[in-house]
Amino acid sequence: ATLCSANEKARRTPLSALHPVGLSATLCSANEKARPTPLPLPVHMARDIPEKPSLEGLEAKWDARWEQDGTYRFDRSKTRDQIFAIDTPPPTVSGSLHMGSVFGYVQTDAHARYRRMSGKEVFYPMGWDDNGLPTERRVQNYYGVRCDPNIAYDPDFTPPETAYDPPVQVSRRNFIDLCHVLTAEDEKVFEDLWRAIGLSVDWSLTYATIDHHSRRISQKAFLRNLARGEAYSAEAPVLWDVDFQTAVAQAELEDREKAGAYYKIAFRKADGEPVYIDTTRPELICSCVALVAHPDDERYQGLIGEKVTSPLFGVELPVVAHDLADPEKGTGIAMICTFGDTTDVTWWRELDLPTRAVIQHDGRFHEETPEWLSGEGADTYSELAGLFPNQARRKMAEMLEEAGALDGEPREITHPVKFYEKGDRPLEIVTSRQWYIRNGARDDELRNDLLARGEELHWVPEHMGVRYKHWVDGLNSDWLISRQRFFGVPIPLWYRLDSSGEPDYENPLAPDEADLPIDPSSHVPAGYEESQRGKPGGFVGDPDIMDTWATSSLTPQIAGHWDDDPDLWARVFPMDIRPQGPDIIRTWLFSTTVRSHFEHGRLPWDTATINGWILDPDRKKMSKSIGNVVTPMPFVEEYGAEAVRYWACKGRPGADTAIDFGIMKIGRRLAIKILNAARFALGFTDSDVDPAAINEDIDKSMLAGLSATVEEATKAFEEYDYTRALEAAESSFWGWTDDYVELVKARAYGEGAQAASAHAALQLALGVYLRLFAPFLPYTTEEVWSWWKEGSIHRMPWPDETQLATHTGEPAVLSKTSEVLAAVRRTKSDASVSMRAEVERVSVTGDSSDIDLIRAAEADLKAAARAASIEYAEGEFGVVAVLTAQ
RNA sequence: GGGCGCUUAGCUCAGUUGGCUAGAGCACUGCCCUUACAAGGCAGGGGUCGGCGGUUCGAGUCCGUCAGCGCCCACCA
Repeated sequence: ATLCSANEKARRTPLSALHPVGLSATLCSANEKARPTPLPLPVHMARDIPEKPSLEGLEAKWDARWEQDGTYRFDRSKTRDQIFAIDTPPPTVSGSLHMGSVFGYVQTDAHARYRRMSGKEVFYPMGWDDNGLPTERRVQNYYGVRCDPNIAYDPDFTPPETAYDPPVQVSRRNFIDLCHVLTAEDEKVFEDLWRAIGLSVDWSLTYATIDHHSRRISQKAFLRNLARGEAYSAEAPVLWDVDFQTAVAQAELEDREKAGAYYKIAFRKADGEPVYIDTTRPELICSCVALVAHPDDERYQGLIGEKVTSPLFGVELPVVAHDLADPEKGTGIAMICTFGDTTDVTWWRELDLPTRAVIQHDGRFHEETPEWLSGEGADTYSELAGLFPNQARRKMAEMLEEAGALDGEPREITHPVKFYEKGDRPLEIVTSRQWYIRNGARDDELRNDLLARGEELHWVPEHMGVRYKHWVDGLNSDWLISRQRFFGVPIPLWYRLDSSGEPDYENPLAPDEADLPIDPSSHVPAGYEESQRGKPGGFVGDPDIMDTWATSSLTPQIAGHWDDDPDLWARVFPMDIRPQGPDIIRTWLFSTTVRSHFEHGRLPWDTATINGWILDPDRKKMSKSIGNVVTPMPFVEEYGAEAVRYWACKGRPGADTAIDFGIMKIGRRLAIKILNAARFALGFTDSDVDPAAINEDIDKSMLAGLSATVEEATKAFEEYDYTRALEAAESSFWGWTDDYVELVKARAYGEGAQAASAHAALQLALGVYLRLFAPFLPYTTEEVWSWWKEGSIHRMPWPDETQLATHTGEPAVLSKTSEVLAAVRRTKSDASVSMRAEVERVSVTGDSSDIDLIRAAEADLKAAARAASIEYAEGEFGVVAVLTAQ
């Protein structure tokens, strides 16, 4: 009754308790004591095979050994056609570890291991993405500091032990130092996990997106984009996060459903007649520049071209017509503000309307009264000055109510509001100067070229390509790459200041490529002195940094050393695969395609392998906001790396997969089974047996089946379907242990040519199975290999079914004999007797070909069934076993 | 509003050009300490393939339609 009860409990433990402590209740501890000591094999055990093989400690042992031996070290003497290059996703190191951090990476690793065994030299680097806002935010929270660019550098600064509230203000340079300290720690945590789960990356190739080399490539690529006209700066309305106080790009937006309300507000015609509009943002009436209706809307046709006056502010406004005005929405006529939403931007641009901005970069309403307001309007505005939009909205609603300009009660609604994906408050739209890289949003020819690149790319699974197409089709603005932040790759430009101190943005000063990377805030453009910084007639550095994707879109160039190692670059580019998650097709995959298209005129890789989502055990998507993120290390420690890898590889390409402890347990069981089966197969001789000794029909039959398995697994891997490759090996292997091994066991314990045939067949098959499993279970297979062979299994050739061909025979001998054995087992099971129970007689009826197959394995069958005799008769296939009376 | 994916046993999932009686593992039930493995083995029960309609000699598979779930995109008035 106590069997596995501890295990059962662990399985039912709620997620919230799944911490190292919660899991540490030893699995199956009750069983530990009751287990009898294993009997030693009766034959010579000259090989170093443990009596009780175990998975414990294999990860640490082999990770150290692989590192020492350079097992996965990239051999750059190989040529492009001999190399398989992987554009590994650099994880955001400031992000938390979760099961997704192992899922996709293990799947890619399994494929990498297959390619390495099948003869390719695998270029498999790891990178760390430590740029950008996530790191900044993490540093702020971790150390309790805020960056203030106006503070001087303090060389003796040490971060506070605990985070203070309010935060400590530090200089930009001190802040960046802290970023480096923290990312180094974060990288270590990720590396420990990757090593624990056995990723076969070459750690000597590791890069970080903030390191010297990456900054150099990032700036070089940008300057080349600039020189070719693919990058440009413009003063324009941008989506703006008021907390981070930076512009954000279209790709970083997400909609969130927020509660809001429609306010029905009266504007007045010259004759005093009201014109009602519906708005969710009444606080922006002061920035209204026009009302807009659809040109075909009969209700408002007479109003087009007329003037109306805004309530409380008394501003006279034109009524204009535009197709985007939706007669079905609200009252059918809307106010255009600068800017309440992206439609406003479109109207403003296309209808050439004035700009009346009231929201500042910090999200508050300007303190000063705008120039277009006067008299009562100015008084009204003074009530809003300095407020945040949500505060201003409440104030405005009160004032409208009092003024009788509000028609009825506000109608509460829920509507989608645009947020920066990492932000906490709705985005505002402000006008500012930013850098962009063209992406086809405003250029049909480029858009079509990029769509064609998407068609060219081999997508796994295929339907993921649709997401790329939709994204490119739906682009409505160029790629905004500048960010008003501190930690990242600086935009490598300066601007001349004219005699009045105004920057000349149209003709930026660029550094020489040879001087990269540079920081324009501390380096000086050619022909200038530091003393001229900020002075009229002098220069000023661009204060911004680049978006994290502006650098990570260059991972092939960074990892392949595009700029400083043309020999390596020629060997690895274009790369073979880009493995990544589906959520970053619109960002990482697309931006990498754009950069490669511009710089190299081609795709950066042949194939994109897109993994699925990780769902929690209740099949909900894991996210930090729900609080169901599961960290992987406890699973690795408790179930073992092989178990976690097995689970990850059971998730099919692109398929969403739930965390499933049951599947991890099966993986662990498989690994243990392999150890034990290997112990049996290798236990008969202390030297290899020549495969030429294989002459028994059933041995040859087994090898024929194995050959088919190899073929199937290979085909699956070639189609990037690691799951099918695993399942092929797995189902074949269980059949092998359950039937073939049982059938030949007695013969194997004997002597002479017949025993030698079994020994040779067992060894040959084991060698094949180990290699079929090596991509999935690298530790177990390496362990067994080390009992037996020299060198790492992970550098051994992938099994080739044609090499088995000389030893194969009729596959049906084994399958038919197994059917008979199963029938005998059923008889024993029905009789509730041991499988060792003696059988007086087995009667087999079948057609002559069936009988011939079984006769070919009769001796093994009799031994395995413990049958005294086997009789045959012609007829429909059937088996009757008569148990010996006790 | 548009798009993509999913729906097969209690659970997690296979089922590749339509073809014998729909499979696996887990879970469940029974039996078995068997000289690789009791952290194991052997055997068994369990499904009208989300609903409806159509094509076909034949549909889990193809077509249409509806429903539910998940994800992505969309101009927030």
